[in-house]
Amino acid sequence: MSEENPLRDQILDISRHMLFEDGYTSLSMRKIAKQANVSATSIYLYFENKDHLLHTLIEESVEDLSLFIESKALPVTENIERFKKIIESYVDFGLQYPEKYEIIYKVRPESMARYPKEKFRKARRAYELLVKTIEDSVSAGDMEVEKPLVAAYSIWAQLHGVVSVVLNKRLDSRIDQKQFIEDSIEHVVQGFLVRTTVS
Amino acid sequence: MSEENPLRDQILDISRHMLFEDGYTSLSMRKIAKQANVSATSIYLYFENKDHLLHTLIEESVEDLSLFIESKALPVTENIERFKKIIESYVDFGLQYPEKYEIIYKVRPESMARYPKEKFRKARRAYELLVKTIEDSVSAGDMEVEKPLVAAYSIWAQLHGVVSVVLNKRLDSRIDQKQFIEDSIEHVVQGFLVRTTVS
Amino acid sequence: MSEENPLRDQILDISRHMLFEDGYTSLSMRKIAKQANVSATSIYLYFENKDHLLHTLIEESVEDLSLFIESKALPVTENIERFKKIIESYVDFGLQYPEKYEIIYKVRPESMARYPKEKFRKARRAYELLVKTIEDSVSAGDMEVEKPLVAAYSIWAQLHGVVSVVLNKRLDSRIDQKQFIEDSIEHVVQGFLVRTTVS
Amino acid sequence: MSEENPLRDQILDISRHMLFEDGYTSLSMRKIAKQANVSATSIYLYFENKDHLLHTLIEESVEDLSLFIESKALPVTENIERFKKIIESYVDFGLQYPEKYEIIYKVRPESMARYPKEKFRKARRAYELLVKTIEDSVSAGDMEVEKPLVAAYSIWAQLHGVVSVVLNKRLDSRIDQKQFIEDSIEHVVQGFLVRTTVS
DNA sequence: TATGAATGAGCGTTCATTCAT
DNA sequence: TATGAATGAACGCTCATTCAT
Repeated sequence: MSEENPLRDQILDISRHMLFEDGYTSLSMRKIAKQANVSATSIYLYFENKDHLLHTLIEESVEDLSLFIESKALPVTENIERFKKIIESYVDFGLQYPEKYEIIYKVRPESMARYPKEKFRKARRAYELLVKTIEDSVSAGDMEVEKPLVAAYSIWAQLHGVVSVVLNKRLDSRIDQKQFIEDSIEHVVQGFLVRTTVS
Repeated sequence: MSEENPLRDQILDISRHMLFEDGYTSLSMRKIAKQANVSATSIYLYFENKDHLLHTLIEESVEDLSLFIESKALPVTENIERFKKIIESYVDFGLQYPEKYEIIYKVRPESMARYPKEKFRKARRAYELLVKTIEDSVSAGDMEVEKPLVAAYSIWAQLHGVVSVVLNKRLDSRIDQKQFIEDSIEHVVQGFLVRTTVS
Repeated sequence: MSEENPLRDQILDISRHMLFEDGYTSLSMRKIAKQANVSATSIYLYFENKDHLLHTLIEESVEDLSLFIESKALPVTENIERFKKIIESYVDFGLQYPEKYEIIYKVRPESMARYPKEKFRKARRAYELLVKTIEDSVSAGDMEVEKPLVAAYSIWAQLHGVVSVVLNKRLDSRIDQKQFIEDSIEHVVQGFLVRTTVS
Repeated sequence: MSEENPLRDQILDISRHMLFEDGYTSLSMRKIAKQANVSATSIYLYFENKDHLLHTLIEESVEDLSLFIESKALPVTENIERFKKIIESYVDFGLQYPEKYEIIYKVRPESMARYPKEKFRKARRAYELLVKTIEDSVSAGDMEVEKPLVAAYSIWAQLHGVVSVVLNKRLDSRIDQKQFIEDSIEHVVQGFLVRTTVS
């Protein structure tokens, strides 16, 4: 996967940054090449075409997201704590690596229609971890959730909404960002621990 | 506002659809024209330029979303019920009018920089209703929320995440869409009613 | 020639002004129409097409130039004085009616290739007056010029160069415009009166 | 400056010719490309945009005019002779290289507004030589001119008028071109040598 | 491994003009 | 006398990509 080539990596870095800064529309092979101080042709030595470049970017971001969450959550063995850690680290990743985070969701659908479906499977590693953690919690009697699959996806979606709002700077100017994030996480988590807490 | 011109409306419809299907990047005046079976020049008889066309689309969608939510939620007078209705109708709008819903969020960075700021105010009408409803609920002792502003925004964000996942067809194939939506709404709502329920 | 129609005249005025201010390239039927507060189509009621409009403009300017010079020079009966008057009034016309003056020379060659040759004849009326005046002066022994035709044309050309420099604002900033004009006229005239003066 | 590229040179040649034949308005990147039998895109490999192409053309013409006059006039050391030589070579350049000559004056208002001011300085080299020559002549007592600056500019303007008439083929058909030029030069020169001649 | 030269397709936009009313 | 609707052609320019070296 990592072919250990400096120019290749530089192209990916530049592309990722340009994508984040100026959006998909302004991303062009020429501009990437210019910023990398190489000819546009050179990019084709490492990436078959623009689509492949983008797909590599997505793949890489998805992998990093999974690794990040795993590195934070796997060490935690207690069920509820791991559950919280996954949620927390998902948001953290989005805020710490906005360029990578955005790629996962932003590029669509102009080029994603051509993104090989099987790659999506891999993207689910972190999600599967969340599912498993919920299931474990339920098995251990730490949580009451009827459909872990659905719950996990719902959490995923809600977190994505929260992170997106922040990254897109759509937050109401009267709202403190840090508080918004904390409250939102709290809210998402609370929605699941409720009955447990009550009992 | 509605100048009652069939071609103008057709252009808006086609644009909205193309935007939804292929994304902002592949939206072109020429393609719109071709699909409307008119010359590209004709579009300029109804819209000053591409930006104006897009802004018209956004404005229209934003207005429709507000109207939709208001028409569903305003008739409901009980606080908590109205609160639920707003949430429910927001999601409903997204699912019933996906093309309009997506425009509100999708067009952004490229052309939105030029979208007149004052128009954004109008976009907040539904959001302000949510804030007010939460405040009313708190005043009436129906809900315990410290920061209604933050809460409303957080709900907004989470709902957007949920709707997005569905519209982008990113839902796990093992998950039933209807259930996902119901559970998600339930979850978002529940996160707020918790303490009330408990008491 | 003058069909006495106010809109027709307004179109000519606007065109003349736009031509002068922004050059031929920016002259468009649309813009003329917009400034006249009529539809673009309306222009075609008075002018067959853009070329005809331009040709009308040229014709009119040429006519005005002739009339202007004649009105100034014909009353003067003394040969040399009339000679000077023609020269002087040519320059005066250029400075007083720059918009009309420029049209005569500026529009070329993009649309002039299609300007009917016979119209050029009429343009020569003032020039023919100059030729005749020189010939009269020579006959009367007031001037010594071998080829009045050539002389007249040469004067014409030189004066045009002088007027052009001023109208195009190409004058060296260190040079006073009024002095430049006076000296230039003096110079052109002097070149012909020389031998007379000497004798 | 001369990067020795055949296509680049061909583009310049074609542009220069088209500019001369059809005027600035009808000069288009596409037409140039078509005539050079290359794609329009190719032009952009050698010129950043249309303005740059035009500016290159102007620069080149201005430089050539200066070089031409200098090469003819500098070898001549006697003041009056050099004075005549400058005038003569200016006209000669216009007649020998009409395409280059016209560019200097024709391109103007549309694109010249964006022509870098400092480049104009260089354009004055030949004019400054004329000024200096007049000054030298006056110092040496060979000529009586009160304002060399004004005189030089006036000569410049008159010569331009003469050359323009010829190049624009506006010459009266009854007039022999060669004689027109000779007489005009004679006339311009004579206007200045007058008092000298008389004394 | 890298490039320079070249291209066809497409973009948003403006234009002069036509036609039915 | 006047217009609104419509168009085909053209414009400057950018793009992803190819090919020979």
